[in-house]
Amino acid sequence: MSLEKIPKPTESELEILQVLWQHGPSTVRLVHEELSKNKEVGYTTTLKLMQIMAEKEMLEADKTSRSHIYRPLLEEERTQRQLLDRFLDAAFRGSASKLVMQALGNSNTSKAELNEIRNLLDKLEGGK
Amino acid sequence: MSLEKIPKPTESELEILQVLWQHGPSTVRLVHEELSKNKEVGYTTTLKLMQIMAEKEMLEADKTSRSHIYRPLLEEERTQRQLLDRFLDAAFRGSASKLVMQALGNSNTSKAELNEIRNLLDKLEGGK
DNA sequence: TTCCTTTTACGAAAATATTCGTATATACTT
DNA sequence: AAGTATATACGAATATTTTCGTAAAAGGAA
Repeated sequence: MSLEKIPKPTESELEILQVLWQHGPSTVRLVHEELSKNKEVGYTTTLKLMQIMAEKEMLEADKTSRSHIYRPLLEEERTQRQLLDRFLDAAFRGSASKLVMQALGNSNTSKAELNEIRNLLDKLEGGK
Repeated sequence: MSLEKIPKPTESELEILQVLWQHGPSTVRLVHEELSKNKEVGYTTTLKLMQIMAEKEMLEADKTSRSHIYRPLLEEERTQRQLLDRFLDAAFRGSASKLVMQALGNSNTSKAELNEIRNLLDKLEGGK
């Protein structure tokens, strides 16, 4: 059984992780500019958040150059799975099918994606 | 376009909503006992939370008898959909298919449920 | 009635999360 | 070098969420 603590990024922290997952290791400046596309936020606010995340060991800073470069220490898929597990319990009382139905019903999922999902269904049912 | 504000229940508030959705209109006592199955919490804490939720118009209290009876003013499915939309953006950058794949991959979904999902897929692809 | 239990009312402490001002350091430009 | 721009460090204010102590009210039991 795993002894490591499961990290629980806050909403703001998750926004930062998303930028880093999408762009790879980045400066505060870049992260801040990405966040600014979606909302008003001060530069030092972003900086502070990222420093806190580094303390919590969600990020690691490379301080060799003046502009520190941060990279995520949490893996995207693993973290998403953990968040999903919690969300599933909290919002859908654990019913994955209800969640899936809602997710598919409400979003514009492409034909290719729908096929991917169908393949997964085949695999799941086949492997019984 | 809708002018009503989209309510954002906190984690604790959502726990209470789940009890009420599952059990129907209930006293603080009942809600508190349900919550206590999962975690340590004081009775007045639950009471206070429910009173706050009533102020926010997430719940309504029937005060005719001494033990007030609270009922949810938020609909379960509607609320779940709103939470899901937010979660999808925050955790999966909007990719419904990634979320669905994770959800199906990790949970024990029954054959019946898988079939339900497959039917939905058929409908979605058919209706193009 | 008196005592005991349960409930709500109220206020505020405690914990957590978010924001940013100010100071200082570092590098670049002229 | 002097001036300007950009970076980090630090501390603290603000906002939000969660928690619960204490008191008063209501009801039931003896």
